[in-house]
Amino acid sequence: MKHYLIPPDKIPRMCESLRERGEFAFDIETADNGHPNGGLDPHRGELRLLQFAKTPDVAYIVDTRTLDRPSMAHITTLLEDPSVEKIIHNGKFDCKWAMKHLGADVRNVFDTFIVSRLLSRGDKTDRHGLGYVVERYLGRQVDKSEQRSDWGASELTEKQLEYAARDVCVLPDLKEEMVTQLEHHKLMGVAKLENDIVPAMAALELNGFYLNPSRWRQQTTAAAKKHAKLTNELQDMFYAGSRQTGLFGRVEIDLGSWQQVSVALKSLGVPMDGNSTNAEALEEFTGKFPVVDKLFEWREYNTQITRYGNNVLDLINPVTGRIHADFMQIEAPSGRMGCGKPNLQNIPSSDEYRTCFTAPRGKRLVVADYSQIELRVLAEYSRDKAMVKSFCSGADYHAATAAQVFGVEMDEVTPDQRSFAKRVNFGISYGAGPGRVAKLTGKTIEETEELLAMFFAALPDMDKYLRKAAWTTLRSRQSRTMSGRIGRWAHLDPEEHKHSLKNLGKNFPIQGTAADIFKRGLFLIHEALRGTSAKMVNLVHDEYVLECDTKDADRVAETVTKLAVQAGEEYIKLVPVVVDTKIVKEWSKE
DNA sequence: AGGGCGAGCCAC
DNA sequence: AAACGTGGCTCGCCCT
Repeated sequence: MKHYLIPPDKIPRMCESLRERGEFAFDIETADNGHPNGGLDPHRGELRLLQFAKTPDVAYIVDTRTLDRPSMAHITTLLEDPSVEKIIHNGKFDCKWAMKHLGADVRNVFDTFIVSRLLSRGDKTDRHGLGYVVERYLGRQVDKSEQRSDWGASELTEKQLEYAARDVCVLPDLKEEMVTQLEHHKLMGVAKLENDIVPAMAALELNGFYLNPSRWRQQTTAAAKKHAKLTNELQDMFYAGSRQTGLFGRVEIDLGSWQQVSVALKSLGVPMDGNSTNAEALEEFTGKFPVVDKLFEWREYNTQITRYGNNVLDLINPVTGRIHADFMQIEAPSGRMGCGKPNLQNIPSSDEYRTCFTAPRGKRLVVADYSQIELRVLAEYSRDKAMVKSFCSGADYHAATAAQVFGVEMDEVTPDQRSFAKRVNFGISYGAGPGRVAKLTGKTIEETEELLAMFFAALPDMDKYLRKAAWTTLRSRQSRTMSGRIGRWAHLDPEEHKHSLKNLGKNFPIQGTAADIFKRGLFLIHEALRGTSAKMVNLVHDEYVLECDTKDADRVAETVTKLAVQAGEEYIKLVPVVVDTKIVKEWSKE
């Protein structure tokens, strides 16, 4: 394998050559620029090397320190050219740096990291680092020892250049083998869906979400005060109730320890079944035992300060002043995304927290979310006439369902009937049974069984579809979404895990197809808004959050709504796809 | 000391 | 007998 360091005057020729086969492999090396972990943060680190490979035997290497403006523009144009495919391993990383340091919003990516996750079809034991993937698909070993070497050195060593070349040269072969396997498993369609959004995921992370730190701090301080007061009061209650007076004065229990809390509650006479102290187990004692009410209150504030306190503030990037969370494009086997550091997908929905995330001065947030997307997917799969009718009527779906179930007119539906329908509608695609629904609705099991029978009788095709989905998955231990994404549970014994498999069979296609739609929408939106003031700043399963100049907000909202609906309509034909969009200064639920 | 695990709880 | 799907984070507890 040869490698050439390309000087600026040879870059046009290099770019020309890289276009010849319609695809090339791309990789980068970064330096920390004197910041701890700066080599992972495009806002602080230095983009040092660009590596290109058209074939497995030759790598072109560009040292960005030698780049001038015209040669950089050549590379940017090439990276943005949709007619040339870039094979990258974990393209989210490279695209972020290309965007920040070269101004390139990369197009047409084949991401061997993402494709590896797809080919694993939900097997969480598979690892997807380049070394593992090359070993798994090509049976070759890769030496990663230079990965953490000093890429900020003024003179890079021959060893470093060789490493950089090897990393990029393995990718064309890897892609070829992966395409064979994608075709074999009929995963080419979903591979395109996923590869398309890699640059959008990069942009999302690079942009970050603005969090108002003083407002957040204020919120945390208020919670800490209440927490301290409640801690005292709770300790008093537990102490007063304990028979042991204690030779050494008051013995405090650790309120965060469920074992200790369990013992303490029992000593106060709370007739608990087992040792569980979770909300569900203690719910029946609220209003009867003041200590239980107090405990719930304490936990609320405890969660607020431990989970959402300073930990989130510590994650504000010192350069941008924003939160650049870590989004994982394929985290759940269903295709749903994951997010961490911090998890922007489970910020409490109450206004106290959400409204701390704001649009900076002169900007607005455009928040668009799919309405009832999973139920619409279920309607599409099942072709259930009653479901389709309810959705097509455009009326309140839960009320419309209740009307069908209870055989009354829409305006005769009681709040109780609507509430029951709503609970069942939410639980249905998860496979919730009578026991769970009874708990949710506060009715008896017998009553719930009767109502559920009415529910399924009113929606017979939905019932039929869910049963079929459950049984086929139990038999095959595999399921697909509409895009063709595969989930498989070969490790689950069908006898032992019968119930889980059946519920997975019901839920996987629904949750997964909703994720397919969401990802397709993300791609369309990213493409349509490239070069505008609009930037994606958060994604929460069925909600897009964008930030844009105030003057552009109306147009951005219109575009996002149109394209999100369009994405939904590529999959859902029988019922309308509805996206609710609002323009706000602060993030909020309503 | 640090890893693994489960409880508990936040989101959709 | 009953059985609610997908995640992440922080804590206490238990182990090595």
